[in-house]
Amino acid sequence: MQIFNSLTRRKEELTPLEPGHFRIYVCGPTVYDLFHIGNARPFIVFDTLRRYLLWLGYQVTYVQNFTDIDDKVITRAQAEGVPFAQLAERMIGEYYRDADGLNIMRASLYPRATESIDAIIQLISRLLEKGHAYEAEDGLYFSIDSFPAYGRLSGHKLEDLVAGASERLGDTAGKRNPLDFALWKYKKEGEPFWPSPWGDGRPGWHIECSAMSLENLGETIDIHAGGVDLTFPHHENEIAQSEAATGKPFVRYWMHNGFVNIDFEKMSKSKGNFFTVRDLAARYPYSILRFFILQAHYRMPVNFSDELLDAAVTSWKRITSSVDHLAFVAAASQDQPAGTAEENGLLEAIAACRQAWQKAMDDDLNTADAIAALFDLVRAANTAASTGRVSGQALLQARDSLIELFAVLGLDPAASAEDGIPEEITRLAEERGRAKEARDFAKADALREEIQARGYKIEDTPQGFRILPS
RNA sequence: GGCACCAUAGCCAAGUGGUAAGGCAGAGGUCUGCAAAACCUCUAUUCUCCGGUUCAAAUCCGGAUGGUGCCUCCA
Repeated sequence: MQIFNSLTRRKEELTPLEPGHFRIYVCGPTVYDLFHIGNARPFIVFDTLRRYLLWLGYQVTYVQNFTDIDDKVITRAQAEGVPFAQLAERMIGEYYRDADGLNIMRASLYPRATESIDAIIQLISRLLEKGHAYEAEDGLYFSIDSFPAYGRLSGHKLEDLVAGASERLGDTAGKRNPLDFALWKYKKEGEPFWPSPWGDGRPGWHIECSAMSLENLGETIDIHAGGVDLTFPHHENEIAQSEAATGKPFVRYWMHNGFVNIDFEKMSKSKGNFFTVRDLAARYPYSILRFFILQAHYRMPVNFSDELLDAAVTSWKRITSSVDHLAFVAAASQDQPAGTAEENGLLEAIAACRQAWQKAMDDDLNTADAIAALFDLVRAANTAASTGRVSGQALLQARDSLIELFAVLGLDPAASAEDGIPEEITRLAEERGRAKEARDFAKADALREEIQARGYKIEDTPQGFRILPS
């Protein structure tokens, strides 16, 4: 499988350091609020990567942190008048609710910053010993001048960054370089703090992720992923801290997803142009949100609007109704002979789909192309089903492939299967069927309307009528 | 100002050297008592523009234009 590595800006063959086992770290949410669809993109995309690697037969250790102590958490907790830990705990619960809805697999481990203080302190100590960190007025800082490779990931030249930073930030008391970033912030009045060898305080944002990755996955991991906006400074800083401390490569493949835009502008909390997944889920099924995200390649920016989501609904329905219909026709086609030309055509289409699907997934997780391959199979299967010359077994084979391959994308096209049709509706439908047999179309249509009024619809097929939720 | 990324049909979106996938929307047709669903056909001689390389360019190179992002918390 090829993956675009942000570090080298090239597609590279993806191989694990330890044969058969990938170690992945994904930057998780800062738990001060519900997450929005833009935040959801990396969760969905890298969950899909994980599912694909599992499907390929790899073992995957997948770590996603919760940043549960941070300026935003503190500010929000103060505004709500609750302890920060209480807010964080609540938001972690809310995270799980939406993430589960989006069918994002639970991580192998969810380390929290506040539970990783020891590891953070140890890491800072190592940096101090090696001369990469120093004390300033308000805390401990990382000295970027002590790490010559600084800027490599983001492609920034140090002097450009420094020039920009000096203008904006001016000189911070005791900082050696305006770009030096905080490792440990000394406590301020009214803020939570933890004891450390250097005084009470709390960790900086960047050191958290380094410490949690090193502690839980080891000094060199395979994949570290997140949104493109984390490239600088967050990931750049993580590399500097981690590699300065260990002397080893921190991450082998860096992956960054593109933004979700509104009117071609980045969706973000600070711009206020965001939709939380929670709000969207009230209007669209979670599966539609996931399907929508996966219809675009993960590195491309994607625009977001109700119109596009509506189109995704229609699009997805084409898949689910096909999967649904195939089961129905297959049940009615048990005694069809196998080996017809139509059947062989379908079997070939299944093989072609699986091949095209995997080729797309192998090419830097091209889910858009992978979905296109699945649509091709939908058409072939629908056509095959309508000929009446294909065995139920072959139809189910097509259906199983659709279900299997969509499952790797975290989607279940069989989820909307017809179950729980009320007896009353079935009775009405049967009555309509008899009226239709008797060519009493007025009565048949009246009954169909009544069924529709109750939220179901009737489809007549060569194999008989079907009742579906409308 | 510095550094990146993007530009493909009415809309969304794949495609990185061999003659434009897929979805939505639209038109016509088949099937149906009528519907619905499904299927078939049609809908970009062309990929923002201008040069260049090549037998061959949406794809590579140079330039222009437009848009976005990062450089400050941000997925």
